[in-house]
Formats: sequence, C-alpha cells, structure tokens
Amino acid sequence: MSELAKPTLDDVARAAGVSTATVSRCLNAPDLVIAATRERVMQAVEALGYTPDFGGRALASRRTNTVGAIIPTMDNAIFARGLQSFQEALSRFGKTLLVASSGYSPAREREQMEVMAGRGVDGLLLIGSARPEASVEFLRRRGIPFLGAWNLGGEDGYFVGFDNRAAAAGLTEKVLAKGHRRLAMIAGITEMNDRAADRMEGVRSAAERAGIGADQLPVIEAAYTFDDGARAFGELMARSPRPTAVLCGNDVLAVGALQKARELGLRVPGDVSITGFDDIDLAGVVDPKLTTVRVPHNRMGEAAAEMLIKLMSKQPVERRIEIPTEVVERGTLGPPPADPVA
Amino acid sequence: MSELAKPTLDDVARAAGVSTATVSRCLNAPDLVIAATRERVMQAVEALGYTPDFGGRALASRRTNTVGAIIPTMDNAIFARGLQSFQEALSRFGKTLLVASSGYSPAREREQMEVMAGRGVDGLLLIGSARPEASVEFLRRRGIPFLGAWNLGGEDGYFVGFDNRAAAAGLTEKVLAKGHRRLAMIAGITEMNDRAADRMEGVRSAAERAGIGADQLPVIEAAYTFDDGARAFGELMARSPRPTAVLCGNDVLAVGALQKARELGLRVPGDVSITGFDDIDLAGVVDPKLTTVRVPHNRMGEAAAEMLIKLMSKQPVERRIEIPTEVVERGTLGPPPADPVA
DNA sequence: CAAATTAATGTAAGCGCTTACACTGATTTT
DNA sequence: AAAATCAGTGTAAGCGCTTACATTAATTTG
Repeated sequence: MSELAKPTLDDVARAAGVSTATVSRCLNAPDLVIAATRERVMQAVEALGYTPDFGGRALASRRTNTVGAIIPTMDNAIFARGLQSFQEALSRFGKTLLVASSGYSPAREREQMEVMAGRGVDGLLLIGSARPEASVEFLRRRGIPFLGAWNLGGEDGYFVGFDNRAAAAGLTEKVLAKGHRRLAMIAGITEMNDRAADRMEGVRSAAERAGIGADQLPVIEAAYTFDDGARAFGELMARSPRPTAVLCGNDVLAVGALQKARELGLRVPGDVSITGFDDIDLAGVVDPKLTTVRVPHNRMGEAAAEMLIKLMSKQPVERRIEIPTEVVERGTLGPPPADPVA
Repeated sequence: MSELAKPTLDDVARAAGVSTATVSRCLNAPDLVIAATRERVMQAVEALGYTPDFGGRALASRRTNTVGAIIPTMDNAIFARGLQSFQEALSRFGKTLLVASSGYSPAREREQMEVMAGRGVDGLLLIGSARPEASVEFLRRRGIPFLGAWNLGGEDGYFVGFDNRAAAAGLTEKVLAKGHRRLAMIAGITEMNDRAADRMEGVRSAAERAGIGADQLPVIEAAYTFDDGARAFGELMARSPRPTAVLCGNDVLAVGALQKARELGLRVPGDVSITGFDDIDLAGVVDPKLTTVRVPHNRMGEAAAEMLIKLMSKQPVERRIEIPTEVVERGTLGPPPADPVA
C-alpha cells in the first residue's frame, strides 16, 4: 500500500555493487556483461522491483520503442480489427502502441501527427494516402518513418493494403456476369477517403468496360451508418428505370440498403441484388447473407507492423505489400428479375 | 525533404533572444510571461517548427500526460466503442492514449501493467475487477491511479460501469413476465470475467426469486463467437424438457443462437425466445431484431476519462459511477408456446 | 523618497538513462 | 617476453526539459 519511491538505475547499481553503466548493459546488451555480474544485477533489479524509466531512456537513447497509429476511429470494425492485429504484432517486438483518432479529418490528423512527433514515436501508421502534402512533408522533415495502410497509395511512400479498385471491379464483373445492366452504387464519402474513392472507381471502370457509361450508373455517396445506406437505397429505388443491382461501398451501407429493401417490400435478390464490401461479421448474419468482398484486416495489421518495424530499423523493405481480397458470394446477389421495373 | 535536426528549446531560446526558462514558461504557464515576450517566443517556435521533446519533458516534470488502457481486445465492438470515446475525451484534456491488450489473460494483463508503468503513464484504465491481488498491489506501490471500467467492482477501488447483475436480472424478469418458466442461459466464459459472471448471477437470482432453482436452469458457457453460441443453443434445444427462452450473455452469442434456431426450423419467438446483451449494431440487424440490454459504452468511455483525470489530479471523486442500462424489447422475445415440447 | 513588494526574466541544477571513452587485467600474437 | 588485443567494467558527459532560486527593474508603500 505504501507508495515507494520508484527505484532508479542508481539504486540498483548500488545494491549490486556495480556501476550504473553495467546495470544499463545488463538490461540492454546482456552479452557484454559476464554471467556472474549479470546475475547479481538481475537479483537487485528483482529485489527492488526496478523498471526502467521511460523518459530517461528516451532522452538518452533517442529511441522510444513506441509506434503511433492515427486512424479515423476505432469504432468501426474494420479499423478495430486491423489495429488489434497491429498492436499484437508490435507487442511481440517489444513496441508499444500510441493511438489517436482523426475522425476522418485531415486537419485533425495533422494535429495528431504533431502530438505523435512530440512523443517521439519511432514510426507511424496512417490510413490510406489521401492527405495534404504538408502533412507528409512534416513527417519527412522529422525523419519519422511512416506507412499508409488499408490501401495502396500513389507514387511514393510505403503501403500495405488492398487494391480496393481492383476488388471493386472484380465484384462488379460478377454482378455483370449475372446479367445485370442497370447498376447503381451507394458509395462511402469519397472526399479525402481513398478507399471509398477507389471502390467507386473500380465499379465505374468495370461498368465502363461493359459499355455502361457513368451517366447510366447513378452513384450516391452516403456516410457510414445503416440509416444513410437505407436512405440512399430508397432514393435509388425511386428512380426510373429502377436499378436491378446496387453495389455498396461497404457492408454497413449494404445492410442499411437490405433493411430498406425489406421495408419497401422488395425481395433480395429476386427484385434487386445488393452487394457489400469488407465482409465484417454483420455480412454473415443478415438474411439473406451478404455477397461482399472479404478484406482480411488482421493479416493487414500484422503485415503493417512488420513493415513498419523494418522501416524503423532501416532494413530493406518492399514499397508496397498487397493483401489479396476475395469476392464472397452469398445470398444477396442473383440474376436480375425477368421483368425489371422500368 | 531534408531531415532537419529537431529543434530544441535552446534553439528557440536563442532565436527569440530569451532564456530557455522563458520559452518553457511560454509553453507551460503563459501567464508568467509578458505578452510581448511571449509573442516573440511563439514566433520563434512557429518559425523553427518546434515541438517539445517528450522524453525531456517527462524526465524533468515527472509527468507524461499519457494514460494507458489495457483491454482484452479491440476486436470486440463493446471495447472498441468504449475505448474510442475514452480516447476522444482524453484528447480533449491533452492526454494521449497508450493501448495494450491482454487477450483476457490476467498474466498478460500484468505484463502490460509493467510496460505501462515503465512508460510512466499518469493513469490506467482496466477492465472489470477480476484480477490477482498482486496486480492491484503493483499499481498501488507504483502510485499509479487506476480505474476499473465496464462494470462495478467490489469493496475498494474506483469504478465506472454497469450493474451487469441488476441489468441481467431486469431482463430475466421481463422474460418471466411473458410467462416463461423453462429458462436456459448461454453465458460468456465467466472465469476471470466478472461481466460474464455478473450477468449469469443476475439471471440466476431473478429466476430463483421466481421459484426456479439453479438445477432447473441449464447454463452453458460459450466463447465469444457466433459458432459457440450456435453450438450451445443446439445443446440446449436437445434437452428435455426443451427451454422456451434462452438468455444469452451477449449479443454475439444470441445471434449465433438465432441462426441455429433457424437452422433447426424453430420459429423465434414462436417456438423459443432468445435475448441478448449489449445492444451492438448486430442486434438491430438480425431478423427478428434482438431483444437485448442497451449498454451505452460511449457514455461509459467518457465518464471513465473524466474520472481518471480527476483521480490523476487528486480531485475528489466518487468511488463508483453507474451508467444506467435499459432493456430494449424487440422481436425475439414473446410468450412461450402454448404447447411447449416436453 | 527610501524601503518593501511585485513582476519578469535569467541561471543553473538536476530528472534517469545511455554510451563514448578510459582503464584494468587476462589472453593471444609475434 | 614484450607487444598487441580483448573482455569486462567504470567514469562521466550529456540527452531536452522544468523549476527552485537569484537577479533585475518596475511599482507600491509608509
């Protein structure tokens, strides 16, 4: 219960009858110390319940063993899952994770970067590549290695993620293959969100290749909630001619759409097909189960950790690691109705 | 692009023509510095792109403005949501969040405590109160203020959370009020998880009060997956007499149960009622929608941040803050069938 | 108006640690 | 056997910051 003064290196050194340098070496490079001494030191460490002070260590060694992550929000299964794996992997390397959230705002992301930089993070995990050049420049100036995750970025920088565009195109092709010609899309908000933008691009390009121009492919952008998905779906269904397949930018929107369909008395996939993206838990639980794209966020989190650690220790690294995705065909995609509503 | 040497307090002081002390004061206690000087200093800060070094600051001030959280996993909506709110609230107070996960293991939690202590966190968020006394003692010795969240603990310590036991009892009473007498429960794993244990206790005690003894209330503990919920539900349905209502320790288990019910050709709630706990997104999406207990994790996260900050600054604090929960009646609870299966 | 008080800033001593360098004694090389 | 090398340890100089105390100038007080 008594609040002991925290023991310092000095205390340990005195207790073990050695210099502080030797204690430090025992902790950081045990091979440099002869076994007998080391043992004596370790006993003192144990006895005093010594744990090194982070501040002192950071100051002296210019390293923090801390990695930062700035994500839009943890309250979104895809980030939570990826982050969890990332953290576990880091932990295995003895690194600690500092978390901040940007709420999808580049300005807030920048602020958090400064916080992280001030904290002396050895490396930084960011989401995607859509950010002001000034933010990137800031990190470069500071010499902080960083990584864009969740998608594959542009010309330079390091990335580990998914080819959202190709995946969306692949899914669209499956939809087209079922015979659908009247497609529509409920996209996530694409501004400053390259995942959402890429997915939209993917759908558009595949449609284009099938001779369906952008003018024939209504797209509504919707925020990340069931309600927004439902609302957008309602709008699309009010159009004439009515789309026979609605591709959604993520599973949450798709589930919202699905609920709205039920509400409108439309059968899925009898009257209209719906697809999602991400394959979060939800996707397998709704009825019918969602046809979607599986995006293995946990594998990505791990790969990101490995990559960042290499980057931090100046080991050679591939510039981008693509984590493969996979279309999961379940119940919400079928052929278009024989007599679509004009 | 060039990797500039990070500017130090000294650089700023020189640029502004003042002492380092004055610069430090500008940053930490601006009132102590006359406006003109302050302005000059701030300009220098701006011009050099100075950000204070965390290590130096921590070392000199014996404070880190860092708060740790050790949670079982972020990959669980209830923790992710709470943690997100916690982090946002902390951020408003200028604190940064260090995250570690225990994977539900007390040993691993203890390890992470030591990591956090080494990092000099000013305070620590833990989950629940089920942990070895030695772990608690460790934090006390170190003088690290800490908080149990997500449920209300025992004799001493600070808590912000839910009365899981009372909430479970309340839900059980609603089930009983529908006329059910043959209850069963699929609980979460209760070992070292007081939330799961409390929920089980709540159900048991309410049943007891209604004259249903523990021997008449089959309970299966299941891990946190759909499959485990489904499996447990299958086992319960094979019993004779068959339960008419299955109370689940969380929504994930309940959804698993629901799926299994469909698979078995049982109507919900016609043949059997099912209830969940937590009211995560899932609950409103399945068909029929889940009757469950709403547990406002975001409010809890915020309350936890406020409480911990008070604790850290030695302000007076209530020992426990209870966040109210609420039964949400939706589609999966109905009266028992007229002719239950013996 | 001298003395006392106050306001603004400077001086300098660490905070706990790492690490370059120095030192010692033992081992290897020539 | 002297010289060179090396392993094991100690000495001590910071790392960048905060803050107690000292100093100076401005203001108030008796």
